[in-house]
Amino acid sequence: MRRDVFQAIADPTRRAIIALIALQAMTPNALAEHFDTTRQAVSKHLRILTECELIKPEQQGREIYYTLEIEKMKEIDKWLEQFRKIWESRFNQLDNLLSKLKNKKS
Amino acid sequence: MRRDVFQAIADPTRRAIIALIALQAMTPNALAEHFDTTRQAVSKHLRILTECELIKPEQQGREIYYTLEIEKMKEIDKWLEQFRKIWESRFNQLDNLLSKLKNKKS
DNA sequence: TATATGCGCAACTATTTGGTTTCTCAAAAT
DNA sequence: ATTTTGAGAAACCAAATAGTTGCGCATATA
Repeated sequence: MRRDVFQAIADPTRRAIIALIALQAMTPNALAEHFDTTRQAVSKHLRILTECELIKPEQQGREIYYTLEIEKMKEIDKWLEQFRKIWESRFNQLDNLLSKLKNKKS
Repeated sequence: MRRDVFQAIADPTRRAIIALIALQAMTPNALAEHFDTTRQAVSKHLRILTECELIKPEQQGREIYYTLEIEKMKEIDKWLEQFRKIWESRFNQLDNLLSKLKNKKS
């Protein structure tokens, strides 16, 4: 069973869960209220997110609060790095072009 | 059929294809040589990537060169933005803490 | 003109996925 | 002590996915 960050964020519900938990730790029931599904479905998503260590369960009495492991999110950022280099260099090229046009005019 | 950028990058082969194409436009056959699958399998991935507009086909005789639509990659970056804010603020908190410790010493 | 090549498309298969329902267990509330 | 509540686990199902093989259609090459 593949289980990595990219696979985890592929599902829109899971992305929404991550966004909610980023603001504050939440229980499965509290999360489920935000979606049009059952708690069990949310629970399954939480299991997947936990397995790839994007979130962490914290037992508190009979409730379980899930918190975001923000460090793990950086893995996505790290992968994007190689492309960021490209779009930044393209921006610079455009920038250079604009300067040249400007110089021509003046 | 769900078809968005996040779903597209969920597959490791597709991520590899994107990385290869980012360096230079490539044909399906050229790409397939890099993987342990058939051209048809790669072709299917290319279709998915094309559908969500991450890549663009450019016919050249009987060959089709696929180029990366780098702009689309920014969508992922945009989504990460909300979390970047969080990890940057946490970094600042750590930064502040370190300054305080430093001040205490001196 | 005949053949080879590059490629997308369709049909089929096995596996994975997202969801549901049902069950059990432990912690709170009555 | 009994009932309610929060939550994970298991069994099941429909849909989606990743891959395969076989096909047809162009564009090159002989």
